[in-house]
Amino acid sequence: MDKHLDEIFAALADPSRRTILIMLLEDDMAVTDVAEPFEMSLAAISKHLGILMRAGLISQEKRGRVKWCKIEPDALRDATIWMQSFGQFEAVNLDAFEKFLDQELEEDTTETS
Amino acid sequence: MDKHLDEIFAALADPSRRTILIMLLEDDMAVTDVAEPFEMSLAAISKHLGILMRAGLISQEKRGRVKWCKIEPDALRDATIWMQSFGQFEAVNLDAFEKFLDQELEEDTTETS
DNA sequence: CGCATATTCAACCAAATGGTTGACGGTTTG
DNA sequence: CAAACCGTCAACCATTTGGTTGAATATGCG
Repeated sequence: MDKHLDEIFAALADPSRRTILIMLLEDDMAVTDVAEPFEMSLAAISKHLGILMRAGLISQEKRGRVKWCKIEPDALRDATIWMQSFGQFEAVNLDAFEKFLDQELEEDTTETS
Repeated sequence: MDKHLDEIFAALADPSRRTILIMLLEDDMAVTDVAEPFEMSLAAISKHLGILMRAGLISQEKRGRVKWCKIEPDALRDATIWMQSFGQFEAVNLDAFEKFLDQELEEDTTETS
């Protein structure tokens, strides 16, 4: 569950991948069309899409010889919640966040990344 | 401004660093104390703190021989906004987001990471 | 002053990342 | 069938990342 956060944040850390997500917000796209505006090889884009896939940020469906890429906005929920918690902590939402916090600390402090 | 997002998301992609942020939510801490629960060298933690610093997620202030680490929750705002935009897009908030979107596309598509 | 404490620096290492190219396997079309 | 197209795979490469250790630099304390 936290491995998942690793993958999501890592996926978002690359500007090309964020751009791809923004492009996909407008409409589903084929891999080749995603690659078109970028100055990099199709294979590179294919890799980026794989990373976005594994992070759950997009899904891919092959129809004929074309593979369609579709954004999965729900995948951002975990990460958004994690991040918002910081802002909310300064406000009032302590109770729910305390639980979240304890749980996180328990899970993570022992992992050495 | 988008380089900044790179750094923030990259900083958040490491579980040790997320744990450090969570720890700092409770209180400001000295570097040594941050390092204590982790099974890794002080130098490693020092590096992690440097990364969190450069991402703007924490600040550090040296008092005496102790360097105090303080969380900077505001730094998450940009990233939170970026992420929330995806969720909100599915809802109604199109107008403001369209602008954000166009601007992002213009800036990013030409950068090759 | 001399020693302990707090933190960083430098050099090093293994593994991961982001890119390339060329070959390959499906699918569609002429 | 053959040619073109879509996308991935494999091998390779340079750079970055996350860690180590040992020395160096402040600072505080008896």
